[in-house]
Amino acid sequence: MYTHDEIWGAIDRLAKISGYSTSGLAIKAGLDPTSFNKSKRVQPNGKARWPSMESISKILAVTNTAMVDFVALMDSATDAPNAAASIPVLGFAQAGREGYFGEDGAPILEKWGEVPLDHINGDDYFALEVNGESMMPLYRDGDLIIVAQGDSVRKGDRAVFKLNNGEVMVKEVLKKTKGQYVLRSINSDFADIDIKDEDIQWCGRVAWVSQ
DNA sequence: CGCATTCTATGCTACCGGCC
DNA sequence: GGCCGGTAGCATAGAATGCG
Repeated sequence: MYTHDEIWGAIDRLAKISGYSTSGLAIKAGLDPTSFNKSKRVQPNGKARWPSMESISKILAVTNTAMVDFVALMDSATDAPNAAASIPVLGFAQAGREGYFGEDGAPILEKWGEVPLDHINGDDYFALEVNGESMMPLYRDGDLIIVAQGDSVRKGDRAVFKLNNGEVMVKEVLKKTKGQYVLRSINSDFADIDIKDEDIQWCGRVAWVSQ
């Protein structure tokens, strides 16, 4: 048996991986844009509210998703979240001052701040390994690019785009207009390009890079 | 910066199906 | 047939975001 949270979580995930907001997916499916609002997932008395099979059927149809895949999305929602994690962080200006490194040059981590990593979980993020020199000088062969799948990609972001023709690319978003992206190539040997939303299978913001 | 668009939240009504 | 419990839809407002 699936729980209320798993069902709604699967709807959220389906919207994300399809490139829609939850309200956008509802509109696309011909439903009211508020149908999947969080405020409509519980009744005023606090009791859980469930989506109808008809609504689910419509969003599956509009996203060309099989029921078995929707069930898989419910399963992924049940995964235990990764343990919270963080790493020490220090500003460049502070790094030049005394007190943040010991006599042996090793960092005194208890004086450093922390940057949380617990927002990076396996459900929404995945890593791609760079192959070849096509993304030099920014990304080198062997670097890992962590992609925030479903995050809104905005002007100035570096993002991964997978096109309907199967091509996968990492670009910097120069401009985003309705229905189209203007992308700058990281490697100057490659020209900037324009791509239309309809040509994009999915895209995700580059959240982290291991170098 | 101002305007337009999109998204989200809230409260209400309409409609449907089950039960008595 | 009337009541009750449930989801969907409508109207409205505010926040967030994009664009010229």
